[in-house]
Formats: sequence, structure tokens, C-alpha cells
Amino acid sequence: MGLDDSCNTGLVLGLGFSPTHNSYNYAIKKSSATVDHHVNPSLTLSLSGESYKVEMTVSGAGDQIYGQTSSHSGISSFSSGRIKREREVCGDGEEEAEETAKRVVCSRVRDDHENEEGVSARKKLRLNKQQSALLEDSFKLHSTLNPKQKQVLARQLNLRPRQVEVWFQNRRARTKLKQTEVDCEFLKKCCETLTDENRRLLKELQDLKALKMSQPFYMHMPPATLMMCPSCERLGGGGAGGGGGSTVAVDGGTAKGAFSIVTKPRIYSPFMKPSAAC
DNA sequence: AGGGCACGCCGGCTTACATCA
DNA sequence: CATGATGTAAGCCGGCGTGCC
Repeated sequence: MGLDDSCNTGLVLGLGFSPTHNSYNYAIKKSSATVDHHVNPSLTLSLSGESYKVEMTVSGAGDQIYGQTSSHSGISSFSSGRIKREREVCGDGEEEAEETAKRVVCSRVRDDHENEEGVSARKKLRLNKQQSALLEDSFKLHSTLNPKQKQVLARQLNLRPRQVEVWFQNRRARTKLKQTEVDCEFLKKCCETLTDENRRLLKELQDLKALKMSQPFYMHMPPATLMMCPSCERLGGGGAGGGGGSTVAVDGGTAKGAFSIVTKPRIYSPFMKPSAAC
């Protein structure tokens, strides 16, 4: 019996972020919260960047929202693409730098990642600082390379064009990943703000209901049926309101005094801290 | 004109290896 | 020294655009 089921406006937002190492899977899950099924509240947060968009929609209990879920089987097959890649990788050996060639094995056909001798054939190339710096500088200028630029850069770095290409691909992926994390943090903040706002509004609603129940019968009538001053559009000589367009001031029967009901439409921004009803 | 094919490039996902705490 | 975490080069796959036949 929490806030959620106290009234039909129950809206609970949850955002889980579970980045797994070495994986770009980001699961944005709604927490184990209860959402009233009568109203099926829907909340959509979207964020559009250059090439990235996060959109999540909460539409019922038990739903899980995944930002990006895709998984290859990881099973290798001899598709045309693979044959193509093998040819490409092994074909530009003429431009291959000797030093690099010592470290990089040009064998792409994997048999459970081992060659005939049972020894792992995959060696890890580590770019030196100079190479990394030049690549970084180049990336700052343009995050993608045309074939000409790739060739030039590869020659400068004493690397194969394929290596330059791979470096840029990975670099773009890292940049995107970083941006994703930033966006995710942003959305989490939005989520927290909306949750707070929801909690505040629920409490406000409860207070209003309690107030209504404690008022005498005539106060239950709709405001339009109450006596209204034709000049100032105020009810019963209340002291609140004024000036604010369609603000209706109700002088409550309680000793606490008046409160106002703002009837003009509200456009909510999660970054406007105070409640719109205040 | 348009369908099929080869090719290149890229994004996404994954793996394997190097390095470090 | 062993081990787990992290960074990253590279492999694989699918999609898309382009040029050619």
C-alpha cells in the first residue's frame, strides 16, 4: 500500500543502468514497481543526438525496456563477407610495414581460435604513443576517413590501412559509448525529477481530497455554482489570487485560510523545481 | 529502366590479448 | 605470482550505398 495504489494516477518510474564490460548492451529496465493497470500511464523520454536516440516507454507493470538489444550468435560461417574480409586483410600485405608484420599474424581463419599447432594465433598489436597521438589528432579533424586519407595516414603511421580503419571504427564506437553514458545519466536525472514530481503531486492530491472531505456540503459544489463577484471574479471575498487570469480563489471553511486552484493549463518541465500547483 | 551482383564501408557485437592494481 | 578488472585491437555479421553488367 504505497503511493502507487493510493489513487489512479499511480505512476512509478524506474531506470536501471547495467553496463556490462566489453559489451555495448544497455538495458534500461523499469524497476519492480507497481503501475496501475486502469490508466496505463505512459511516459516517454527521448533524447536525440547526432546519431543517437534513446527512447523509453513505460506502459504497464512488468515491462522491460531495452535500449539496444541485439546479439549475434557468434557462430562463424563462411559467408561471402567473411571471404571478402580475408581477402582484403591478406591482400594488402605489400604495403604492410615490416615491423608491424612481425607482430600481426595474417591468419583470419579461426579454428576455435587456434591454429594447427594448438597455439593461439592472435597477437595483440599495441600502438605506440606517437601512433596513438597522430590517430587522435586525425580523429579530431575528421571522425571518418576517406580511402585517400586512410592510405596517407597508414603510410605515416607505418600501419596497414586496415589497421587505421579499425582504429577509427573503434574510436567512433568509444566516443558513442561515452556519449551514451552521458545521455543515460541525463535520463536518470530526468527520471528522478519526474518521480519526485509525481510523489509531490500525489501528496498534493491527497491533501486536497482530505480538505474536501472536511469541508461543509456547500463547499462541495463546483466553483461555478458559488457566488462570484462579477467584477473581480473572486468567490466570497477571498484574499488570495487576483491578477492571475483564471485563478479561482476559494476561501476554505477551515481556519487555515484560502488556497488557490490554478485552472490554466500547465506545461511541465522536469527542470522547473517547484510544483506547478504552488 | 531495373534487377542482380560485387565491393567497400560502417555500426554493432564479440573475442582475445595486454596491462594494471 | 595469481587474479580480476579494464582497455583496446581485431574478427564477424548484417545493412546500406554505389558502380557495373
